[in-house]
Amino acid sequence: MINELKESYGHLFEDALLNEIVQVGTFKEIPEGFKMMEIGEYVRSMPLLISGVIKVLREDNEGDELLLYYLEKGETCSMTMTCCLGQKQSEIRAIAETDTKLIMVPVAKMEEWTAKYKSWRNFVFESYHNRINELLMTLDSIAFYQMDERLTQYLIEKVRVNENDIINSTHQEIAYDLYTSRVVISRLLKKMEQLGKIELGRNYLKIIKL
Amino acid sequence: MINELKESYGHLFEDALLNEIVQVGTFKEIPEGFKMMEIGEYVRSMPLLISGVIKVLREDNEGDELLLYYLEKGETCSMTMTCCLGQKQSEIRAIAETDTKLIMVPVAKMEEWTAKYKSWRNFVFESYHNRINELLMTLDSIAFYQMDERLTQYLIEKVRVNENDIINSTHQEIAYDLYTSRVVISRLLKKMEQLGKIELGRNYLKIIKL
DNA sequence: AGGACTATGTAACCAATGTTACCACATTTA
DNA sequence: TAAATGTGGTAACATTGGTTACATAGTCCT
Repeated sequence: MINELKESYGHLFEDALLNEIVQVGTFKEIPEGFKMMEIGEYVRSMPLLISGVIKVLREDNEGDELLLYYLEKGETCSMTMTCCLGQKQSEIRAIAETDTKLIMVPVAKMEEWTAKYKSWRNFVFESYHNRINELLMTLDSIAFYQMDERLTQYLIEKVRVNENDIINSTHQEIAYDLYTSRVVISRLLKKMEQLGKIELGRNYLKIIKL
Repeated sequence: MINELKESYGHLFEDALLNEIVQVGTFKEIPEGFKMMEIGEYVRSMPLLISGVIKVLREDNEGDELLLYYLEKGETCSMTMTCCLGQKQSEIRAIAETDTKLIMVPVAKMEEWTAKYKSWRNFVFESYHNRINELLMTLDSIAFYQMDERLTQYLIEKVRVNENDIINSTHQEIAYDLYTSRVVISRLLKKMEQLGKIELGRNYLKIIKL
């Protein structure tokens, strides 16, 4: 665990903090598709991502979802932090997008480290900043862009986080993430295929040039 | 200044911190409509709101705006915090919705207080939590609701922060905040008037029952 | 009063996208 | 193998909301 921790967080945290994390943290491996947090749940520990990608979703009244952003290596769930400290319920759902390795740190330590380690404070503030910026970008894309551009942005981001030009999703799954219907996505994807931007197949699509 | 500070923050901060704030902070009064922060600017101090309301806006590529949320008494701009600490540019615009009183605190102190005062840490985390939740609610309303519901929510919120059932805005101004056109707003307001929910006049509208 | 400007009302039209329906084909299951 | 299920293609249609255009009326200025 110590090696994996150092690889992802060694440049962020001083040795004393790294050691504390190793002592109190729990290493976990999470399979793709595993639901790591549910809306309304209380959370008692905070994840530090070592590898893999977690997708964070928001839900409407009918239970339909909207993708907010992805969490990656070296990041943490800012929402968790305040949920833990303030004893509040989660506002979002988190699902492992890929197989994921992470270290769970008990809440109690967070408050202590914030007082004790400058590097931890920087990490926490940086996390909040990044998360807020991701939320703003998601908001931009919904408020300011039309579905074709949102879809393109989505595909680019998906390729980036999965490090793979082939996306193994059905049109229905993409539609869920973008909070629209399968028919709309099929329509737009077909248009993109005709423009030579992607290649379509059953249960996959390949990015050619976006 | 000490009295006004205590009234808004006395229940949040211990006396030692309140005294420090008085020593290093600058009291400011801002008139309605004053632009307090612009996108792309760097910020060197952080506002603690004593009274009044600040509206926070996001902008698209063409310069059109979208209202994100209002900041009120006892709150602060979370974005400012990380912008200050990380030397980053502002992602948002902030404009005084009403006449506003606030205390500006130099950046350097923030880092110090985060280590030193538990109440300051709580305040900072609480602020982030609130701001993220406001962003999520804004995102919900754009992603999940249609314009008529967004307008109703907007009017309710506007009445709440201004503590006044009469809203002195033109249809055009409302349209800007909701990132739509004047015609659309006029159309919807007229419908609401016909349903007896509001009363319309030139440069104002009165909420009857939403 | 007359003219300029601003705010609002409204119709007609258009574009984006959501909805419904149905078909073809692939995959899985009985 | 037959049936059921999952996936994608496509047409037709409905709805929301954005756009253009123009009329009416209040306000301000001279």
